[in-house]
Amino acid sequence: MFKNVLIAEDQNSINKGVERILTELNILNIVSAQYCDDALLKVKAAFKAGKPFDLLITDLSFKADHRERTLKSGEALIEAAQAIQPDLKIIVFSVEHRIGKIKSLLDTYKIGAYVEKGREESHDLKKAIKALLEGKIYYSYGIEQLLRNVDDISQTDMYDEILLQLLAKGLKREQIADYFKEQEFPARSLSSIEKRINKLKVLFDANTSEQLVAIAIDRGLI
Amino acid sequence: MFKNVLIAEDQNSINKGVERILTELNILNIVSAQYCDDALLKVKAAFKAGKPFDLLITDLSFKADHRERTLKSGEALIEAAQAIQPDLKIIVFSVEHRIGKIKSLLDTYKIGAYVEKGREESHDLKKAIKALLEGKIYYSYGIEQLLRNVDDISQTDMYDEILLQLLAKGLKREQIADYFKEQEFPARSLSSIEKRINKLKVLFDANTSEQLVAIAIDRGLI
DNA sequence: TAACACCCTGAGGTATACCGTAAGGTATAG
DNA sequence: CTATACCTTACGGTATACCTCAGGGTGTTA
Repeated sequence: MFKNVLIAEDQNSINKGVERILTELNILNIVSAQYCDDALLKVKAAFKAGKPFDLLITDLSFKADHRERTLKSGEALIEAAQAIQPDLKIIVFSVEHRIGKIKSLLDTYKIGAYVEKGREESHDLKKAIKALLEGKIYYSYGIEQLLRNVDDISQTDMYDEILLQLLAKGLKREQIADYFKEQEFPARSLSSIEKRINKLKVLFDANTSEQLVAIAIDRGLI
Repeated sequence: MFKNVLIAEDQNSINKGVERILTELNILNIVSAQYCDDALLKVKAAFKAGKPFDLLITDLSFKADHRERTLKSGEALIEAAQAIQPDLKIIVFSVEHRIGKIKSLLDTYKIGAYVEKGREESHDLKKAIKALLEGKIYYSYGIEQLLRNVDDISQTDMYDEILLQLLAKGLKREQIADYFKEQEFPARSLSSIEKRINKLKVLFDANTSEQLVAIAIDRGLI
């Protein structure tokens, strides 16, 4: 079992709840931090003292308050912590359900497990820890399925996804056409893009392109 | 001290965290529910059994999953619970920080305390419970201040909030103008609405209204 | 009261998005 | 090869969004 575990999570009661779960797994040394910066300091200190953490459980989003912050998100913390201690195992514990975000997170960093906050979280967290001990990677149910689909998405679905992303990023129709021309996409003309946006609006039952973007975000497509 | 307390909260670890806080206050009978419908059933049962709850601590948003739901939000639960047991004290415990939403919540229902989830939540929760025992109303720090200003805010910031919501709901500029005319808002003309959207685009550094909606969602303004 | 700043509004023009149509291109089946 | 279906693209028209300007109202200050 893991010996030294660090929890980075700004919400107090979640902190306590996770601590309790870890206690049930007979983990003895549990440390909590409410700020990313504090968490990083603790990683550093433990590493230098020769008693490094072997697991970091971290949220992704941390609220801003009066304190100055260097690290503002779980991603930043993960990056900084792995720079110090590359073998540190990491469980991301977040409400984030947008599969695109999760996918790029997993592609960018070496994440041991992704556990979605929700009704099954304590169950999931325990399963994640056990999987990690066996050298496996763990994803919450649902996430795993979504990730499997992300890989098969054909170019056509990718097209729509990118299109929606570019819309959400503030590109105008003509700029999107230019971008698609650079990338040598099929259907790169302004006319085709207009048609595609139109189809998406029908598909998602959106009246305006603003609503289309809102729906796409809501469904986790972006 | 309260004797029978019901916690309605879908997130497992928060549930456990809150339970621990209540235990520290020597509250003996603590019951948890992960679904609003379950919470309501428990309120009913306890009331009929002559051992009603004297405090309900509830979240506002509950995730959808495979289960059918009648009550889908904390608001719905509050309404249903107070219909059964009007004297039931209620603490709302939520991440909601949009002051407009909170204000309308407090205006609509008889809420004993509003505690915002965050770093200070366990401290706040304890203070809220003590205040309630003394017959006072409690709001988290920050919320209280915001509420004091809300009457000024409600006509300025609320305006932007609603504007963004209507955009995300797929209304066109002219339809938004019509809506504002019905509601007798200030700045209800098409021209004013265009100006306001423009200001928001500058403020949020958005190139298009699609991006504006995306940013607003991302920041939790909608 | 007069001067000023500020906000709301309407009018008119330009840019962009939206929509329909038709021409050409490619792949498939017969 | 031919016919057909489907996709891509260009073009032109309409609707909507975007922008600028100016008039008029209100409140503040001198």
